[in-house]
Amino acid sequence: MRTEAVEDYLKTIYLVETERGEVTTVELAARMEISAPSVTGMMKKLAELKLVKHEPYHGVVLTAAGRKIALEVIRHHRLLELYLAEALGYSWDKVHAEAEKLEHHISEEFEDKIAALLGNPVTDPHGDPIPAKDGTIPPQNTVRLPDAKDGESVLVTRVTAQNAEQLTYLGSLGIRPEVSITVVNKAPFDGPVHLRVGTANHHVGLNLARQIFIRRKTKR
Amino acid sequence: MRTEAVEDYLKTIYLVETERGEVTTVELAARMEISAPSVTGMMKKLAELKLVKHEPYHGVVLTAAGRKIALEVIRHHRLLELYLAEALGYSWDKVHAEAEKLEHHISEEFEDKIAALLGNPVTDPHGDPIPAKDGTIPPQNTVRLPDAKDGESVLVTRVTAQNAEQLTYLGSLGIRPEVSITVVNKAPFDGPVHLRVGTANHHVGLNLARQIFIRRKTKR
DNA sequence: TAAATTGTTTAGGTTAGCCTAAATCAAATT
DNA sequence: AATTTGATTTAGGCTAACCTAAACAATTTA
Repeated sequence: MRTEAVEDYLKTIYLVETERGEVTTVELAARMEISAPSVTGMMKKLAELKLVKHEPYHGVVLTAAGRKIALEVIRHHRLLELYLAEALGYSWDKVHAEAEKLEHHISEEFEDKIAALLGNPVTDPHGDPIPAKDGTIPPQNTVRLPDAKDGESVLVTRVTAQNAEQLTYLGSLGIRPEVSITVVNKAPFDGPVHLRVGTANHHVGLNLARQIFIRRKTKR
Repeated sequence: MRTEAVEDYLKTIYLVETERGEVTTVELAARMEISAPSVTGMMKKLAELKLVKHEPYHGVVLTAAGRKIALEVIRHHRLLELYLAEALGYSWDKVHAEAEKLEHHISEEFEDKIAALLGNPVTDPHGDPIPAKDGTIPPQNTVRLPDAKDGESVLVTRVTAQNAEQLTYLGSLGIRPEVSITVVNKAPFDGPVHLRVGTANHHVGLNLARQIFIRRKTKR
């Protein structure tokens, strides 16, 4: 049965799989704020439904069927985020929470209509890629801000900060996808990144800076 | 706890209360497609939550708290119906099903944003009144089509047909709120109503005609 | 390599919301 | 007034999704 809980598990498994490579019980439990035994229980259920392969004590892997559902849910989520921002004027720190609830309840017609209205977009307000209906995913940009060279001028492409407070903060600094910034330098010993946004100077801690993805400017 | 089931029961109780005056177990069971014993069980729960008064064997009545929740859900539902029609181009026979799912999951911010975008509307695509945030309801129009005089020209204000097929049919005849029609005559012995929409003539069965509400044209 | 630590699963329990079958109540009929 | 009928409730059960406490497995540390 494709319940809301099942969809949430599959979505999270997919995200952990692509971020971390392997999906453990505790990692799922931590992200979903559910006890580890509950996760084990659901893993058995998902395995019975042939949505994951579960090797007891050695994590879990999505099947093709499981990945398909995960991508559908993520597509819903990210389309909704963009729609809320574009059509209803939501700020980017509020779209996640609202999309999180709605993603399980919109019909395919709703999905298609907002996708068309948005011009079949490929990224959401955070720069996260929106899976296409056929399950393909737009090519990703994988350079993190701390990997830029000192003095380099770059384009922000994606901000993977999860919670609203971090997003509010970065937004207040003017840091969001499509914005140009200059990396002045990186302080040693895992120190903060000094960067310039327009004429303003900011010093961003390494943990936060790692969640900012950038593209090197093409020479002209 | 304000669960989805609780919201659905309160909404239905409110609708039955205003339509029928009294709310019985079987009526709720029939409308919600749930067994009568399940309804009894939920009535006890709602009574404990002080959302209804339950007189065993003699039906149920909403408390002020219960009515408040019911009106909030109905406001969500009808705002969503109008939003889907206006902003996303849904046809009026499809808005109900989609709104039925979403009504439980939108935030107050979402509600306020679509209400503002629609200009704080007072009726949905079927002409059903949208409760205001303070729980007040726009004045209702209570003249049913079969109550019009032969030869009278009237304005359709509301269509309370429930299912998509009936709405599709009426839509295909051009009968929907804001449309002018002329009642040619009513066949005797509970016969159909003969009416004219533009230049077209249609004969609508009494049951369906009773679900069409009209306003007499103001003289000029 | 034994012990300790960490991760995972098993065992047993709870709540919400549904079900069917059986019992009971209230109203209508004879 | 007794009986029948229909509405309602009680009794007992089920599933999904969670929980805590305890047992067990795997990995790390001494």
